[in-house]
Amino acid sequence: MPELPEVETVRRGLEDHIVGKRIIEAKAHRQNLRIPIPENFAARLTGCRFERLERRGKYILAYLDDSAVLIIHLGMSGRITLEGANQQPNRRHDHVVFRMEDGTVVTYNDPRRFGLMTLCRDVEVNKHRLLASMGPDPLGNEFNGPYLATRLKGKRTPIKAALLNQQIVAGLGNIYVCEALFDAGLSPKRSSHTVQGERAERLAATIRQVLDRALQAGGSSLRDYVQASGELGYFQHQFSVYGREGEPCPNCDCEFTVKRIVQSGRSTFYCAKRQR
DNA sequence: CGGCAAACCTGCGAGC
DNA sequence: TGCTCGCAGGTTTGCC
Repeated sequence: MPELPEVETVRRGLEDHIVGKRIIEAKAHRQNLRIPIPENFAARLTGCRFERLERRGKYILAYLDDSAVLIIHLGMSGRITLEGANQQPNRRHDHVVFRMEDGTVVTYNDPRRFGLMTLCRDVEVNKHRLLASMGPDPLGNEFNGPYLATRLKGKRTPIKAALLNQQIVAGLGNIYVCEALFDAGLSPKRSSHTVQGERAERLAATIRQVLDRALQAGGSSLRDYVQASGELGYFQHQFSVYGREGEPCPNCDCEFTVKRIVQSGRSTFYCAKRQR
């Protein structure tokens, strides 16, 4: 799925096409996503106008004009596309469809169903169980070297796992953690508590930088991800290590190649020479 | 609490 | 061609 750059790209694409518009028909073809779609979901949404779209970590929050918020997560394989977009041929996994007053059709498709859509009152968004304990956004002001150092202090878990923890920083996933650790020259196996001071400063700055670059490229398109418009992101061409097992390290002019290891069940790609 | 494996679910590519 | 296996961008749960 979509990590922060992909989710933000989708958010922006949707924003341009649905904010200020009313849903004239909502359909939920399936109830069992990661969490069940609420009772009367379609009825509650029909007639609502989208006021604004925000993002928290990997969640999209769509504020409606009846004081409700539509909370969306794309899981691993979720997409939201607009009618006319270059859609996947398989409509089998179109779980939720909105028809807007101007004819725009918004489709949520998710083969693996690790994603979700749910509703909550706008005044309760910050207390919602999915969002309450989320850490700061890596692109916001709260996230910086001192913050990161504080959160990593005393932690024995590998730095890779800490950065995947959405309670520490919200929005990173497997790809961008691998890329950021490469750029920062830090081993994914390094114990979190050793990332302090200048190292934490450098890592925070590097995370921000890699996400900014990915955002500029419209995110990364591997198997599933497309922008709302159906266009592909192209940051995948700029990966230094992710998915590049066995290839030469782009920064070591020696025989070192990118290694793949498994950490807590997930692939980690890194260069053992550059990253210490 | 910390750390890890497994579970959730479907699709796709590699290898036989 | 067709089967099986492994792997996939996330998150939660349950076990030691």
